[in-house]
Amino acid sequence: MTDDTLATAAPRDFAALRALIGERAATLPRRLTQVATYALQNPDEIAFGTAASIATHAGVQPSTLVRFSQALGYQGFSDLQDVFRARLRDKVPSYDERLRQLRDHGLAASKAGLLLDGFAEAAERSVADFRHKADPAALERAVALLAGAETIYLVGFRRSFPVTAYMAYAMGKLGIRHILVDGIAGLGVEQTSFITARDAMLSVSFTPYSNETVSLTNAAKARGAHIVALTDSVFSPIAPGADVWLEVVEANFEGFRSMAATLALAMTLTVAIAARRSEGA
Amino acid sequence: MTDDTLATAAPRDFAALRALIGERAATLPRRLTQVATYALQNPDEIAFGTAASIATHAGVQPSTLVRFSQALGYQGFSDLQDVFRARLRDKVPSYDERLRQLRDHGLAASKAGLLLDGFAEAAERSVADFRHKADPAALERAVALLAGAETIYLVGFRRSFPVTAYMAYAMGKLGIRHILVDGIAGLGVEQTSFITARDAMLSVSFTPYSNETVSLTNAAKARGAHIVALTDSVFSPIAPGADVWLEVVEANFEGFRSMAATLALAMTLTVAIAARRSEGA
DNA sequence: CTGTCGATAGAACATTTATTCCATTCCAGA
DNA sequence: TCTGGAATGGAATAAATGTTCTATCGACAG
Repeated sequence: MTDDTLATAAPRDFAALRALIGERAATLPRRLTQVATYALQNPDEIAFGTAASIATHAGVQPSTLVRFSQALGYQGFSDLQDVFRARLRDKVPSYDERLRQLRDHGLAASKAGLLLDGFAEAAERSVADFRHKADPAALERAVALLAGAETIYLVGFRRSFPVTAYMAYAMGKLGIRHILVDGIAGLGVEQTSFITARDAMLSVSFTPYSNETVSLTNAAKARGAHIVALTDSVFSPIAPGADVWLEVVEANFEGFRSMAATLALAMTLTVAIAARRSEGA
Repeated sequence: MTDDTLATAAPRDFAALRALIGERAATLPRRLTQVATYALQNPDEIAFGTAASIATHAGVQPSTLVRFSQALGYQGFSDLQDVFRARLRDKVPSYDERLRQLRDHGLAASKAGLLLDGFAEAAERSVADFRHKADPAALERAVALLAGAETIYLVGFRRSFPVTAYMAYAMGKLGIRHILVDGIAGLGVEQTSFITARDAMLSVSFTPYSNETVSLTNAAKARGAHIVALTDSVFSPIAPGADVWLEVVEANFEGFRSMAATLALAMTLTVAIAARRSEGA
């Protein structure tokens, strides 16, 4: 309370830290200014390096880094480093962290608003990440394969069902023949039993992988149908057997994964199939 | 030279490592498979954590991490960790650099890539907009109302069905009593016929508003149930009669509206209801 | 010129770290 | 059921890390 450095809470997010360094840099001692400059110019080095290695590169002593961190209100160098690391993480700050951050800044906000903010951020990150991690070649192959199918079987249960449900709706509007395998009344097997080699199946599955999706996919493959898998890791049981597999990794907030990237991909596939077919015709 | 693990040079880039883990995972011992799965699902943890902390989270011994690394041809855990870190170094969070990387990756080269880019941008815009325009007070009221309900009826057809389907899934996991009105076999009316004044209905509807949603909502209101409407404009026929109504305007691309913001809101509502109920208990 | 106070360097320290090693467990094949 | 070899858990270890402490340096006022 009586100490300036303690009264000013150290920022926990990178943007605020950068602003703080910027405004304090001028008033800091020589060596600390040197550290400040280096930190802003090589944030990755701060995130990954050790105090010793960073000190060497910045031309100062390790102890200077500690003093720099403390001058900004952090407990030590490691504490400051956490902020630089958080910047590179996929992880969306948890509800608790947001709450704490809000208290520090003295902003009053509703609890639901905090949750919304978290989910919104998870969605934005998911989409942004997917945007440049996506493999255009695989996407193109998936579209070609599905566009060539007579009937497209859409399979996805639990968390994945909204995705296939949406595609079924959109395909209906676009005149793409499809069957939404909804497993209603336990009839998943019956719904797919007439699939042929001229058809294709789009299987959507994320951890924990639903057994039913796996078995339906394998059965379809055994009947000669082509398989496009939409999943979240190489370990997905539907990935290895698929003709094409597309990876989507969603960010999560409070343990709930976003669906934004998956749905953007679903829309892309659907519209791309329609576009390709109309070209051919 | 004579040793298999040494003959196979360990990959130095993340993509190759991921592929290697994927193909080797099946033949690896149990604990090593466990590490493999964890590593691919939590790459950030591997990048930043210490052997001890990662081991704890993955449920194995630190030594297992070293063994895992060596099994893949690395010298030790630190060696493997470098690859995970390199992945984050390449990743650029700044928006300008993201934009540049997009061009470099040539995602826009393929047709499907072009579509994906459009849908991704629509999703990002929707979420960002909604984040700023959302009304926390209305959100809070909606949560209070739904949390107080005995059973929550989820109504949404056509484009809105994926939203209610997702909420039904999430509510199931969170132990929130609900009924997903799916209108299957035309039984929408029957599904909602037992709704009482102690229950609430969440109606999701966007232009063009489905008649069925409107009539089900009105019927529920007539029976004394509380209504929360999730819709896209004041002109929505379900908005005026609702106790609370939440507005979500999605951006669209090629005439297809994003669902990212709506889903983020759906997740928020669901989790907020669960949170509020656990507080009360 | 001198005394004072903050800044700095660098050594010393206590942790924490990744790794190694060995005893135990598990499992397949005889 | 027994046996051999791999897989595993967990303690031991040596290296490294971040932090603290103290002597020294440098600037500046008196």
